[in-house]
Amino acid sequence: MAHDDTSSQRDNSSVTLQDIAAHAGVSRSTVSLVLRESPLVAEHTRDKVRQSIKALGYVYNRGAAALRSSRTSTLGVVVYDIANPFFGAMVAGIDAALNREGYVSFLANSEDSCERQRRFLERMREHRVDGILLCPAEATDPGLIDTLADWRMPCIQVLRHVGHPPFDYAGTDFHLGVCQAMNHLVALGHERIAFLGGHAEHSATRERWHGYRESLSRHGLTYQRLLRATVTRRDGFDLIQRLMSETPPPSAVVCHNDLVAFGAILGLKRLGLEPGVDCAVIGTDDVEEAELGDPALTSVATHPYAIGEEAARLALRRIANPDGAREQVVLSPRLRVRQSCGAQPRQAAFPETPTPDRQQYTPA
Amino acid sequence: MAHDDTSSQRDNSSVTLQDIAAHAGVSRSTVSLVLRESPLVAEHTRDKVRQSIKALGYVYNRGAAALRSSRTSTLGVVVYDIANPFFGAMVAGIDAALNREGYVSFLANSEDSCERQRRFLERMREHRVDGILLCPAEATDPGLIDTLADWRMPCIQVLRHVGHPPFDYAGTDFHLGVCQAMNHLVALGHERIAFLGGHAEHSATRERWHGYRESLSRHGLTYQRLLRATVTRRDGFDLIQRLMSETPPPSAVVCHNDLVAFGAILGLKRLGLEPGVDCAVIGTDDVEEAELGDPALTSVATHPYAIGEEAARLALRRIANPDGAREQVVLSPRLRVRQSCGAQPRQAAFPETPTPDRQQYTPA
DNA sequence: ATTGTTTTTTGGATTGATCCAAATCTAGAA
DNA sequence: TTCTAGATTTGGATCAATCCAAAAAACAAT
Repeated sequence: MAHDDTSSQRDNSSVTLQDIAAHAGVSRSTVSLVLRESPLVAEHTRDKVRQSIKALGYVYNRGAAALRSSRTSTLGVVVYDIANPFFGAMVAGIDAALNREGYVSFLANSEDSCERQRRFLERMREHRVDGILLCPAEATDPGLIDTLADWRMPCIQVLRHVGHPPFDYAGTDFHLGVCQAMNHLVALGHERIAFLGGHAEHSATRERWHGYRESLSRHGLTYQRLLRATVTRRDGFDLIQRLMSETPPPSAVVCHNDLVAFGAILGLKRLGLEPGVDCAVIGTDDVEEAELGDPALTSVATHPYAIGEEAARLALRRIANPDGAREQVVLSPRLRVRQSCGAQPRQAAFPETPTPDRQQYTPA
Repeated sequence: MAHDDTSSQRDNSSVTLQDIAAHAGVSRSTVSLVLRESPLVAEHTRDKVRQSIKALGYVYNRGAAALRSSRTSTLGVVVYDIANPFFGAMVAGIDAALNREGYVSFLANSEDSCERQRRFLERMREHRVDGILLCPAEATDPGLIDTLADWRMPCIQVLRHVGHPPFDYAGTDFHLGVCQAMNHLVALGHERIAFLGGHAEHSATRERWHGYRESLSRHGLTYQRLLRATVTRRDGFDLIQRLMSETPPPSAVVCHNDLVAFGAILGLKRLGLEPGVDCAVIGTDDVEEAELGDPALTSVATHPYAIGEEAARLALRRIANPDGAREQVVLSPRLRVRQSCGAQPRQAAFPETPTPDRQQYTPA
């Protein structure tokens, strides 16, 4: 039996400030001040109170504190696909940043459903969270952001944004990312480059498409194939097969995310073609699995962990200063060249970099 | 400007039960009963109150309610690696099950650090969560479970368990999973089968190892190689190379999880060997990426989404009935045969099953 | 000893709901 | 009409903290 009663408190944990106060021979208010590390309390008193707190096994009741002070030290986080490794990393970043400040977060998975998203946001309001990190579901009504503002609820949009500026936002420069991929392919001599995936419903897609079109015209390329679609592996698999049967077929494709790229690679193999040789493939996100494929996937690293950290920090800033100027934190992505774009020889080697996406990014 | 004042409430959201009561011409208590859908209230009164609630734009204050009722409709969830796709899926399952019951969850990532785990659990106690879903960090002191019991905090262990029965637990039958993999390999004619990865610090590893050893003796195999290690891709990569240089080398390996298996496949390629032909590889978890590899990874599916759902449901049951008999929900895993074990021809095809791990499991 | 500052401490009000025992209002029976 | 059982409704106490203005204590200067 592994535990013994180190602290000698009674059975139930209903020890309150009042009890501590009585035990230490001071008032409720003084104990409260000690708990909040107020400098008003004399050293000597502080010690006495601390001892009583320990002796009685007191547990701070944040609910009660929140009721009076209307600060819950709590945040709501909404993502649209927590099962996607990208969001796993992002949530880890959020968690790390919040943890440092004593905050905790509610997490919900909207599955890109506006209805689920709305329900969760309402629940968060009832829980009086101090703020919300929102990766808006596709087709989110731009008015939602105004509604949150009406609620006086600090809201940081992440990765995608809807509504009109100014709003708080943390994300990555998708436009730049696509340009990096395009530049690389052009430098390798490609002239027929297609873009796979995305709806037009949100900023993250528009930015990518804009980068694609702009790159085409900057390099004077006339071949243009932009295939709209959802962004699953299945889509990549189907789209690439359709595309390769056209005349002429593309010599390279840039994909909305790594999932689409994985699907595209599989599709090429199905056709008996060699990815990176018969058609170059570049993904977006650089999820950990990218380096494991065969061929390893060239991808635009979007640093989810860092985005999570930045978003959380921005939220804390906004909570501390609700009426401050809105901020947009846009990180710069970075192209990670591997085999699937044909630039490197195919050889199975374990990648050198330990955890590439934690530190290597540049705020724009 | 997308929003207009549909509901005509004033600027600030400090509408309380008192205000509703005044507006509807009833008492605070009655309004409270209406909000909680009590059958005590007359139909006619209920309608009147509902109208006032809508008219004034009232927002329920769960914090205040929790203070009096000591029910927060809130759960704490601790995982040790949220960036792992397995946990992404599991969290999605938890979220879905809780959402149906109006619960929300705090999520924290212990990163397998007992210190972080402890801090989070204490914070959850301060927030008065109704219960906790805990995937214990490695080397968690078994006394922790007793401590939580002292706190009278319902705690469901997930995936791993520490301490002595009885305790609440939701997970998968790792022992059976390894046996399935071993049986399959033996049926294919393998006689030299190694096991890669795992520490002895927790149940999930012990169960796997037990399955490995038991299978060996049941099939009368004398070759035995069980390599302890952490469970990253890097480990799989290193271990397989060490193993293949022995005389004789194994003809097949079963891996602690899919990450180790991915590493092993990469390691074999590095040696110029063909996974599935020169050495069969089987993973555990069947993460979505398993089917994408080349060769596609044969893996023991452990149904993370389903485990998450079951764990959450068990938690809700325990909260409703704190002194009921402890339960252990153990799902049966299922071997998904692909190319890496050499049983199927290598051919790139998009897998048929849409989302294999949501429904196909059997409670043991 | 008196006064004026500065440092600590304090009790009462407040936050917004729920709980509970008692009050009030039905409708049917005597 | 009166009584009573059952259905509704209610006000005061309570949950456990924070806020705030004012009191008390400590200290320095006159």
